[in-house]
Amino acid sequence: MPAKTMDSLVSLCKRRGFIFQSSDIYGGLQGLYDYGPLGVELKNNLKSSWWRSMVYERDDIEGLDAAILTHRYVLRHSGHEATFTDPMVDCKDCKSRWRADQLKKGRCEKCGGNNLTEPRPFNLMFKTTVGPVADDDNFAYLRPETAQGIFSNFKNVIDSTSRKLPFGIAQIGKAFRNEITPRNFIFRVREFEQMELEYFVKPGTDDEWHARWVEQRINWWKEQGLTSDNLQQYHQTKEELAHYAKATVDILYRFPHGVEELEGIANRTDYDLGSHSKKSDDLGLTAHVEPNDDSIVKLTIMDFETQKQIVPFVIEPSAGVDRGVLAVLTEAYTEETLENGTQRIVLKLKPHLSPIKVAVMPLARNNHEIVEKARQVKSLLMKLGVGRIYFEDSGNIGKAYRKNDEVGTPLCVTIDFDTIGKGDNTSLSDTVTIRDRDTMKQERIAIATLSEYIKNYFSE
RNA sequence: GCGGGAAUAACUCAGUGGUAGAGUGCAACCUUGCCAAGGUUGACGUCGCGGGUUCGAAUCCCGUUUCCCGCUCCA
Repeated sequence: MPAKTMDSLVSLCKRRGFIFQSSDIYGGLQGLYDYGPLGVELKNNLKSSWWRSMVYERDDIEGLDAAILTHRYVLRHSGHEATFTDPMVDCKDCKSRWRADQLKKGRCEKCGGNNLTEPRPFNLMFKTTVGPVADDDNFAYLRPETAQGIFSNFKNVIDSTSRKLPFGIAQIGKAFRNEITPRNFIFRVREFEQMELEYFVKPGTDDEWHARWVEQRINWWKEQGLTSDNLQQYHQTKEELAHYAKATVDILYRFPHGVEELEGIANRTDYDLGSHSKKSDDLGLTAHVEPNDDSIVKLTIMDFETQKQIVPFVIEPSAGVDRGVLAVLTEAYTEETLENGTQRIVLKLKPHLSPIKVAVMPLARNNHEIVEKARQVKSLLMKLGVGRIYFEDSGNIGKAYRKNDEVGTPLCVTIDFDTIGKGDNTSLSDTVTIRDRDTMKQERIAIATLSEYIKNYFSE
């Protein structure tokens, strides 16, 4: 049972150190959030799971990390300078604001009046000054999507890796959009992170690859713990398509605030590489692109069957990292009533996503021998490299379990009197209990086999 | 940006003009102790911020910031 309300998630995230309002001590800054000690672990885990599935577990994809600050020509020829500037008009009568292109007959949709201001551009791209002097000419944009860094490096990557079609370039990084209305916690924000793949294919095979990537991406989200009940596919209509796309399938998730987009998989055709190429008239493009007198290269690749340079089509699975974190948290958040009537909150995260992998806790924290043994076990597990191992000696054992349930720690290892040979059963010396987060069941195993147990558990 | 609601301790909230509260959490210690256990002690708030009214403002008024809900958007 996923989280019912956004408030319960926001509260947990703040309380346990996942996510904070940015610039909090000065009243906050709209649409910006910071990831705390546990949030950064969760987010990193999600990103590395994506990177592993894209770059490490395939033979046809290379990685990239391009700069955030972007030459204005890149975003001019990508079409963003034109399309990311929505003309807005204000109604002077009822003080509502509208997109100029969406108003019918030049009248206010709300009050019907025609006392409107002139359309004014509202730029969704952030600009900043490059170099010491600020004037109208020496600015750069903060990229509104990571994709353009891939297109502008297309030639560099094929020249340095000798790639042939089909192949992809994967990138994870920050992007910035000056959203009119940031809303719904980390769902729509002004600074966000994307995980984007640009997969280059031969024209004519694009529809097939598009369908294949939709399926693969849905499967990946399921591996992150999202259930099919909460996932949906949506095929965008012609009117909804972005300026670069021939077809787009959205993967939607049932967030606490509603069913909304988690990832978009677009067929961008030969639009982007064509747009960034000089003399694009010669390239036989299917997409309509504007002439480009600024670019110094043709972004083409050799087709060895025909021995011709061609512009490949691009399939783009583009996922929001922050939205992914929100979806995973929503799915994992569970409130349970236990047999004894008490309640607990459990984050049923997949183990590979959990911020803390194992909590090691002394049963009695005022017993030096037990505490010392627990520290040794903690050091032992730390060396496995499975992630964060937490030494948990706050409060009593019940509280420690509940606290770790709430942050999604899959395993708790407890050192007790039997471990140090001072319990009722001396044959249990050098054994510990391992407690499972979801079932709360415990198992007693020897410290000698503990490393192997933990390693196997997290390698699944 | 518009309309509606909200902001008090880390969290959830009470307090409607007269000396800032509760529960939970947190910290220290005790308890032969395994699922928010019991006990003792302790820390934490110029009541989002800035003005105004008043003898006196968490409380009333104005402005502002942020969050939530609708319009809008799309990673």
